[in-house]
Amino acid sequence: MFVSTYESAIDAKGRVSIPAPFRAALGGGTRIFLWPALDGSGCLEGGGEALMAMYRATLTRLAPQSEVRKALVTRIIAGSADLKMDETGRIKLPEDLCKAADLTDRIKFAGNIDSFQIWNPEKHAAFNSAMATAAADPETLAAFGRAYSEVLHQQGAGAYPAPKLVDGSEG
Amino acid sequence: MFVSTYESAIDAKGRVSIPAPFRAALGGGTRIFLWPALDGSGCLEGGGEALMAMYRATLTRLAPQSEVRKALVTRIIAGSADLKMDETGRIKLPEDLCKAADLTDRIKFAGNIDSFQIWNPEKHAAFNSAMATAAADPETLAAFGRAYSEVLHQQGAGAYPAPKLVDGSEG
DNA sequence: TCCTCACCCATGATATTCCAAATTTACACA
DNA sequence: TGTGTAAATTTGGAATATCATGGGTGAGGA
Repeated sequence: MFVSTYESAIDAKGRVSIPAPFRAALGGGTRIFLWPALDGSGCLEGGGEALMAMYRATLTRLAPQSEVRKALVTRIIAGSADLKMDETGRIKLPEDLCKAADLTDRIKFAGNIDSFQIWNPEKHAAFNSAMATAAADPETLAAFGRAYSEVLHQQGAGAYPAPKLVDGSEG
Repeated sequence: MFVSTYESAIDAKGRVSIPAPFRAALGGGTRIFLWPALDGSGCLEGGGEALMAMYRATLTRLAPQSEVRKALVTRIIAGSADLKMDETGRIKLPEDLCKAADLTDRIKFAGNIDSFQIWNPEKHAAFNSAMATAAADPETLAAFGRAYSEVLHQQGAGAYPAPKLVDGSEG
């Protein structure tokens, strides 16, 4: 799982070190896919072979020749760069993707569960504070609470040990 | 899998280099099939022997003499060029296909999972931005999210390890 | 005879690999 | 808690390999 946020620098050759924890999340694979985020947020999204295998399975499930599938295949499959890390864990960011996400010298890697994002630091800061506001919204918190309860319920009653309401011993 | 997009030039002899990653996706085969895309989008569609084998199996499943089968066989089987790469990974694009897809000097190879597309660069840019708009539509993103969840679910509960929120043994 | 095609080699540009230094982080010990 | 040592990671740069592309040659067909 891709967790946390890291900053990294683009060198003169356009190379970037993938943060070590993200390399671990890639499970030892050296192939990395990168594409502009679908929602137009201005960042890049990326992942390894496992993610792309999931996306392939997802896309081939959609009706062939449907507009939805064509759009997604074009953006995710045709629109992604197929990169390979070197032994020191670096990739070369393609020019067009740098331009698309406004990446110049420093970038932010942000974990996104199964994938990660690459941000221009200023854009990331703006995005971050917008998300902080959104997350504090009671509606958002309530939605999270409902989903969490569903997962708990789905996992069965054993997820939490039965509380001992009166218990003499504490240790 | 055919991923990403590459640009290539048609030389004076009508030859085109297949991008190296696509050659890898062809699995070492040197035979390439090309035909005008069925959906009338104006590009060519292509693949190797593996794809054609799949198409053969698919087409022979359809009822013989059915209009559907005749139409598809005519377009995909009869309508495709059967080309062979040279040792440097080039093919010669047939004149009629070039005319059909409006290919002149430069072309775009776009990955399409099991097949690839060949585009006139300007047409590709137009198609691409149309698809970007379509993909950013919340409806499309939602459809993708649903399909992704289904794939996750289909892979069983093991796709994510069940979290043990409270666990007696700790170390 | 001319043209096309398949096959060959050459070359510049690009990407990849390799090596090494600098920096950071982790760990052990005082 | 602070410090020294070791390991890992991030950088920078050079050597090497790969790739896209251009052109040449001869066989075979029109």
